[in-house]
Amino acid sequence: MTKSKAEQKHQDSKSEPAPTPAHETVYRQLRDLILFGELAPGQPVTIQGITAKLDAGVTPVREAIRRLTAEGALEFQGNRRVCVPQLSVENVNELIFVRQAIEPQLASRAAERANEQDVSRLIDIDSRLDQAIVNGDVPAYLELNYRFHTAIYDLADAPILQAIARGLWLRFGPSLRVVCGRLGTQNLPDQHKEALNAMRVGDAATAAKAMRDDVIQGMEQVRRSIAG
Amino acid sequence: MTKSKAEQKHQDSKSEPAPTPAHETVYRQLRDLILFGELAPGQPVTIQGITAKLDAGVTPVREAIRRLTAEGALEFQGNRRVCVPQLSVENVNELIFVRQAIEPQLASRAAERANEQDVSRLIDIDSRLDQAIVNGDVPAYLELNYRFHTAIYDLADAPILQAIARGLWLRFGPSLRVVCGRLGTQNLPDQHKEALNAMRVGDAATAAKAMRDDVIQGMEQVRRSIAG
DNA sequence: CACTCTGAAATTTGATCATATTCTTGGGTG
DNA sequence: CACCCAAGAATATGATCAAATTTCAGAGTG
Repeated sequence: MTKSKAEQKHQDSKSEPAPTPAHETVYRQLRDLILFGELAPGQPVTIQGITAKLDAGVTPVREAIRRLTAEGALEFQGNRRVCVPQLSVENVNELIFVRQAIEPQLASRAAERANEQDVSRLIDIDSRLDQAIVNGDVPAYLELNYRFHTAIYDLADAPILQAIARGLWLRFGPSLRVVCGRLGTQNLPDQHKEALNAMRVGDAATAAKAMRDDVIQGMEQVRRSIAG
Repeated sequence: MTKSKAEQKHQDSKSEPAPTPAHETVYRQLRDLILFGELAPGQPVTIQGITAKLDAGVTPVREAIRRLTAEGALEFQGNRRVCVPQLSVENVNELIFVRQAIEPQLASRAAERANEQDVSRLIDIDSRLDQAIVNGDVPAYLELNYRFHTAIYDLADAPILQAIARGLWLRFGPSLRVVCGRLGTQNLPDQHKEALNAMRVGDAATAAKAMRDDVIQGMEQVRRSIAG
């Protein structure tokens, strides 16, 4: 309590409520652009293009691109250019393997730790997700599906597993968007209800199985789309 | 063939054969410092300290630190400082879970793809590894063990699995070094021989099992060291 | 005469550095 | 003990240099 004096003084004298560094905000904006935005697989990403689009300096953009490249969301295009990666069928198989290994574990741990309020929040996200499917609102579907899964990661209390799972999402996010853009939100079944029921009663094994089915179901959609 | 005239002229006039960017070399040096060098868990990493140690500019160092932070090799220490993470027992349990899920798969794929020459190279690394153990040469052991595993990753032809496995190594590398620095190279059994025999005959399942045992054995060492 | 292919200038983009600004921290003072 | 101030460290900007792609003109060919 007492150590916040300095902050308060600064905020009083300068009224700056923005302690978040520029490279962090640029990173989030660029990440969301990759996950939900207009950056499609194969599309080149230039520093100057991003500085213009996000109205940011060169350095923060460079650092955000480095970070996303390290996470697999972008890839080096041979000679110092970067672009959004295009997944091969083999890549999708790898992603399926890792996701079905990791996400059930995250769901299991989340089921053991979630209280009623946590589950209510998940149900709220899921109901809005269903609404987006009914409305055919692809962008809302993509974001809410992402938020549903990452909310479970948050509950699992497993920072390393969470970091890996979020990294995977950055890899298949653009392709998932392409799939939904092509097929719409129809034929997008999920196992969210089963997972939520299991989590409400703390049934970790069933939650894990539901998550596994959900992951495989969703990734199969991506694989089919890429295969032809 | 003909379009390389411009390159040739440039190389003639300036004779610069260094196409590797500075941030890339700094990244590798800093990564090796984390994996094999003097950067221990909990140790703070400052930009200016690295620029002085590696005789590099500020910008390349910044980018290397960003990249390593994204990979989990470094972590933000609250207010814009970074340090080498200190693993908790829970962290180690997560690492064990992911490694035992992923590395057997990499070994299995490597066993299916490796030819005689590939296996010879692995045997060469492993024999030098044994030599380092006999000699009690901890730095050589650490580097050769790393090279043994990453050489298998290379053979697996699975870029995403490989990226994740290498990222995990960056997380437990410093702690592994602490363990070996405390216990020496005695009592460091591994399953490398079993894995190599299986790979020579293309027995993917046995290679996977050997790798799984090897990973669990090594990580248990780390867990015990941290727990007590 | 149209077409293509070559080769080099021009533009675009990335990499690096020097510098200014802002923030954190540790020590000194009322 | 609280407050303030100075030193040090990180962030961010803009300029400068290097590299690569693109464009375009002209010669050679069918």
